[in-house]
Amino acid sequence: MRTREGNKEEAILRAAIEVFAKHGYHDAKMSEIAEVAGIATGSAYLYFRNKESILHRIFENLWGNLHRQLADVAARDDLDPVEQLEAMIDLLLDVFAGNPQLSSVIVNEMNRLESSGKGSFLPLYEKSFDLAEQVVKEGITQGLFNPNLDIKVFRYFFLGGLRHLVHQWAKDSQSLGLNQIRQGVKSLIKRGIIVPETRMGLGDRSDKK
Amino acid sequence: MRTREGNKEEAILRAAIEVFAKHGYHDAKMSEIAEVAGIATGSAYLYFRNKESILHRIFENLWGNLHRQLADVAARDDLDPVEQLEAMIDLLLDVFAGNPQLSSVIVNEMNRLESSGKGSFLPLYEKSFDLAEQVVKEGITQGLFNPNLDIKVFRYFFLGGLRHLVHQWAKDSQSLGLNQIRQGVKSLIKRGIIVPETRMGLGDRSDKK
Amino acid sequence: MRTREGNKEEAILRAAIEVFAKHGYHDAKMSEIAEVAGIATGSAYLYFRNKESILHRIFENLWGNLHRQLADVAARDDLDPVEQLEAMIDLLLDVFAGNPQLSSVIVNEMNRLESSGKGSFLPLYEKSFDLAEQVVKEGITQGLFNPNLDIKVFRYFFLGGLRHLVHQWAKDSQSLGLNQIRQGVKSLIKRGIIVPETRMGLGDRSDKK
Amino acid sequence: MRTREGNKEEAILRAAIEVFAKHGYHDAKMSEIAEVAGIATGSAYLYFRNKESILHRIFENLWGNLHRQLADVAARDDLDPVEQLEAMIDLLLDVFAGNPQLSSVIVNEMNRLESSGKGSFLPLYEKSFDLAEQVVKEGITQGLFNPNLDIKVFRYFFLGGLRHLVHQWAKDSQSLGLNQIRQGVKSLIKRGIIVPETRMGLGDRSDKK
DNA sequence: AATGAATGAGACTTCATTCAT
DNA sequence: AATGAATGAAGTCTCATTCAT
Repeated sequence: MRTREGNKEEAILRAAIEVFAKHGYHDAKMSEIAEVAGIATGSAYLYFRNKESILHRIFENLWGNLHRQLADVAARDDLDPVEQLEAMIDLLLDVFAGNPQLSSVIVNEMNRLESSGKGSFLPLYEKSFDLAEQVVKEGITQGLFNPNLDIKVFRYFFLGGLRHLVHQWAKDSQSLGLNQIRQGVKSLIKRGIIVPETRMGLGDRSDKK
Repeated sequence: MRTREGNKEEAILRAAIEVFAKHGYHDAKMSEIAEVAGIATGSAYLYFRNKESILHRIFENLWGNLHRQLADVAARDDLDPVEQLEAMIDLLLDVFAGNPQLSSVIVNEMNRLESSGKGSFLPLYEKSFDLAEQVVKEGITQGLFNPNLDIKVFRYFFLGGLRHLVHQWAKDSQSLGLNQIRQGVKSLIKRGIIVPETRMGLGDRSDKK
Repeated sequence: MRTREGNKEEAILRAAIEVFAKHGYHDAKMSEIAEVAGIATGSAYLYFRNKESILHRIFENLWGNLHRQLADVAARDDLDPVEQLEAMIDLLLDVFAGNPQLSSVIVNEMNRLESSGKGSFLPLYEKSFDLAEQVVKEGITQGLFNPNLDIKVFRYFFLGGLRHLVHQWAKDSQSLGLNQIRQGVKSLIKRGIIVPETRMGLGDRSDKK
Repeated sequence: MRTREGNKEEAILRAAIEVFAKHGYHDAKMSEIAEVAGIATGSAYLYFRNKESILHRIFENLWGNLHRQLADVAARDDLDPVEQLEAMIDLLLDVFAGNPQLSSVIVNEMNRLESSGKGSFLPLYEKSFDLAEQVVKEGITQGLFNPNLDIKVFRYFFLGGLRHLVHQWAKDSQSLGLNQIRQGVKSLIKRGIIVPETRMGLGDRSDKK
């Protein structure tokens, strides 16, 4: 028999990420994915039921890893909530840092997959952000985070902001570096953008509106 | 006044927003758009060159309006940068508030269009955020905003965060209200999430990294 | 608009019968059916959901007609059961006589459709033969038909026999004429094949087995 | 003795009959046949040139056996034509009785194979029915069978009728027993369905038409 | 001989766009 | 301008057959 030389499944996933990133999921052709993977078109179907399941697998792999690592961070006793949140930011950025094309695919197709409700990765995705939410809640309890923080708004704002930054970086990693993002985001989250002296007053005014 | 034609074009755009929001651009059928618009399939092509140009027109209309209004805010002498930024946030949220389906379309298709580089609205889009950037820069100059702020990171983080919040709101406006978003975002931007007392120390530590 | 010139649906059905007869349902290509019908391949799908539904429509049309006519015969008071049965045989043969290709399709695909259980024509098909069964039963009651007749066996034997004859005729109408079939079947049904004098004895012997 | 090879070939044929019966020839997959046969997909091609040749072999085996046995019956001096015909009917039914799935395959695919003209079994198939025809002719000569019998019509009617009965039995052997078929067919052939007293008159009338 | 992964031709079907009326 | 039937290009997926091991 012809044995599997190399890991075809892995090769298909790599190729799919490349092609999805280049054309977007809908305009990506199975024949091109197969070509990039170095196999015949039909062979892709030995490893994946159909085109959609390739996309799903990409997300499953990503969120499977990410959730595991985020859970590790959330479980660490040696870090306070602030440090845990920073570690989570680093984690997310590190994952994307290694693969700009993957970042593009994730960012571009996430919304549609989320809305479709399909994809076995969705529970892990939700749980990942639940973990972050827990950290924030714990931070509030410990008096480290702003007690008036709207956790829901923060969650979505934070996720969307990070995602868009990664997207920009994936498009042009020259003009926007990952470490720049890393520092900037941490600073934004912690301080906001207003200088300390001014902030209290402004905050009050804003709250009164 | 070309009332009839104007109305049809408007009807097609409205219908397209509805159908794009429901199925996504790729899975939206011209025949369904025409049906919703109350015209024959072929008639849509009297008003738009093709399917893609309908999408482009939607974006052009949105960013045309938005840019004009943002420019107005940027031009106001009676507001300081902090107030201008708040006004811009309100503006963005107000636009989306009136049309959740439009919000869905914008959020879901923006990335792809941006990456494709096509679309005459892109310059307006860029300029819109340049305006916001100017306000922030001015705020820094006036000593109102954090001088260490990474404007680029802030720009993308802020846009992405807002977008994702709107997206969530468009999906389920019950569990996440627009005013909640409005307050939450302003608070986040201004304060970050760390309580004042704690922040300085943490901020220092973080900055030293 | 481009109006329907001629009856495209009818043309497709005619073409499908021709192509199904030539290659069999499975090896018939939609592109060839469309070509024979004088339309573009995609146009066939304006009239039929898919390939299978074309086949179903052919059967529906046939059995719809046939059932209606058989019901008319069954309702006639001026004919005794023997004459009704003969009229039914004539009916079946007349339908096929006009269209050998239709006969081929019916004969070749009937079994598979029947087994699949799909096809809205199946109830009519069953009812058609119920009608014939009623005639036979009435014949027995009136003492015209052999009271020992196994109606179920007769029903399937008769149908299968007629079908196969039609099939042979469809393949080669030269060497086996429809009128020949007509007479032969009627004679077979009425007399069997054994000469009268001999029959009683043989029949007895057979019955005793 | 090539036991291993012989067994595999046999296993493939058995498996093919099972799978052909379940899905029909066209929808039967070589991989499923191989799986049922307990071999690898590719191994099937060591024993059969392709899928079609498996079907052909099934028919060759059947008609080879059948023809040999029918020839034996035809050669028996101790039976008169009536008895020979009955024996032939028993023979056909006995073959099918042992294997409903084989019956299904034969009944469903026979027409197509016959029409295609391919298959080395076709001569044997023809000869088998020539044998039956000879018996009938001999019966006529001896004055046992109806001299006006249209042999050709009888041949196809008889074959088709028997085939359809077997098909029904293969689908549902509960509601239609083989012995019921056996008796019913013999009775039909010999007597027809009209009662003796009535028949002469009706027959005359019919013949005059 | 046996394997079963790999191949790739080919068909169905969809739908943006065209065009005769 | 309006229609909507007609077009036909193109992509996904299947599966009989091959072939390297």
